[in-house]
Amino acid sequence: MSDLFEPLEDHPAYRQIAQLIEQRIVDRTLRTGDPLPSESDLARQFGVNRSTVREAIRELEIQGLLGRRRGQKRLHVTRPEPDSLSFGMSRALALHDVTFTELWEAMMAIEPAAAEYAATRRSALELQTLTRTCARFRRESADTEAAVGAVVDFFTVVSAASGNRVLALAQAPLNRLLAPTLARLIDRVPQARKRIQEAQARITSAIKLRRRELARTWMEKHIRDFKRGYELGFS
Amino acid sequence: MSDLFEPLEDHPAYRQIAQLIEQRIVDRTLRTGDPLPSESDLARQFGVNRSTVREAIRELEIQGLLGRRRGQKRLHVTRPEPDSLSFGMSRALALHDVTFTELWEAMMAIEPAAAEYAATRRSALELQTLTRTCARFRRESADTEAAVGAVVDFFTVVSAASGNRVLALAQAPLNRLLAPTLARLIDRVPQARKRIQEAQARITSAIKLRRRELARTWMEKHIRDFKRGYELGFS
DNA sequence: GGTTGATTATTGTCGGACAATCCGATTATC
DNA sequence: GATAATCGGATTGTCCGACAATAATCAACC
Repeated sequence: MSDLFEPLEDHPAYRQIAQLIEQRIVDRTLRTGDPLPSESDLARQFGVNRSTVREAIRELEIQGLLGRRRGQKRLHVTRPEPDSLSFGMSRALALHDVTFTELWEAMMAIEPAAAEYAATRRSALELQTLTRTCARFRRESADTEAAVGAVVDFFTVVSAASGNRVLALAQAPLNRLLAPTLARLIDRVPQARKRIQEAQARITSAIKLRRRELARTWMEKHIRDFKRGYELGFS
Repeated sequence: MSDLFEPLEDHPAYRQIAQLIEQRIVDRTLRTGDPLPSESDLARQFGVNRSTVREAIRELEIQGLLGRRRGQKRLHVTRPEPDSLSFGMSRALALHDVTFTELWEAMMAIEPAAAEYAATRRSALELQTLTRTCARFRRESADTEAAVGAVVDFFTVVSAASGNRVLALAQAPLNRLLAPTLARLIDRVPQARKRIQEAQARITSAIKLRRRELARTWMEKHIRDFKRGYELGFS
């Protein structure tokens, strides 16, 4: 049977303060770019000590809601960028020991969709970046580390070009998880480089020509190749 | 022209300390469940003040790497759960003003995949939970808020049953974003309740019978319905 | 006008303090 | 002997006050 009472939660002051500030950010009273009042000022307003305020803003800073520009002292309201979030996400997944299969299935769900939307919505600039990234892999594929970086960047550029920030955010952590496995895969499977190169070329071409289905199909093949390579290289 | 030098980054002590502790967690020197030394002890070890340690700990606590069990004082090493992460993710997306289209496209990529894997891997217990959630929607669909909750839970259970933590993590933030729109949708579109109910029944049945393709297909229809409802209700 | 210098504000860090409360051991009770 | 009450130490949450380093501001100067 379930308990009759829940243990009561305690809300330390620093957490309450963090929530109050967060609320002002979410409801746009504090808008992106606005400077936050100084710590002393906040301490005065909330009627608490500066140390307490400090712990609160540390939370929001970590969550990416507050940040400071390079070499600047005061904090400003910022919008959390996918980069900072994906860091935590991929670390969490790594700590949970996700399997390659799980990663692969997620890629199989997300990357082809991203490619499809990229084909319909990519800008000229994004196409250019994509072409460059593609060329970079061709050029640097001899160096394993650089090659892995180029592959990861390729996926990132495609998801950015998809014009869908939800997909982009979901895609971002996959890269970090893929990198270590991909590095070993490229080294162990001789034909990997050539196959990646061809797939990237096909996908880029499809996105250039705005051929949605083609972009999706080739991305699917590309991802499927990873699984084949994994089975070949790690068994 | 680009600058000759980059501004050098400063690393406050509290950030360095956070990274050092994080490192010990990631490399498993500190393992999940281990208690963290007391704040005073850490301050002694690092040779800094307790306030500084405190700010560092606050970071890791927010990131879900440290946590305390109910009513307990000391911190323990924990693995960040999708719940805590999805909170920040959905908030970030909300602050970026993602459109319904973006959300819908992401759902369309992720949910059918989750349904498919759920059909192959669901446990008996998960099936039971799914059936219950399905029944709950039928029972409480009159109350809009409860209905939305049930729909969200349905998606959550499916993604949990998929046995894929990467997909589950990617799926989690979608729920929070969906909720407000879904609430208005259910109220405005009369046939919405009935259609959701049927779709949930079909999906549940397919997952029960382990019919992968059927589960995917019905989930696709289910999600597509949301878009139709949205176009019907908000134009 | 742009550079330089002085002044002020703000942050990062420190030390110490105290109440509340959790933890563990000891003692009292049945 | 097992359970309950008690008590002291440890730990956290919060406060206060302080100071060096540096960013922001403003005044003087060429």
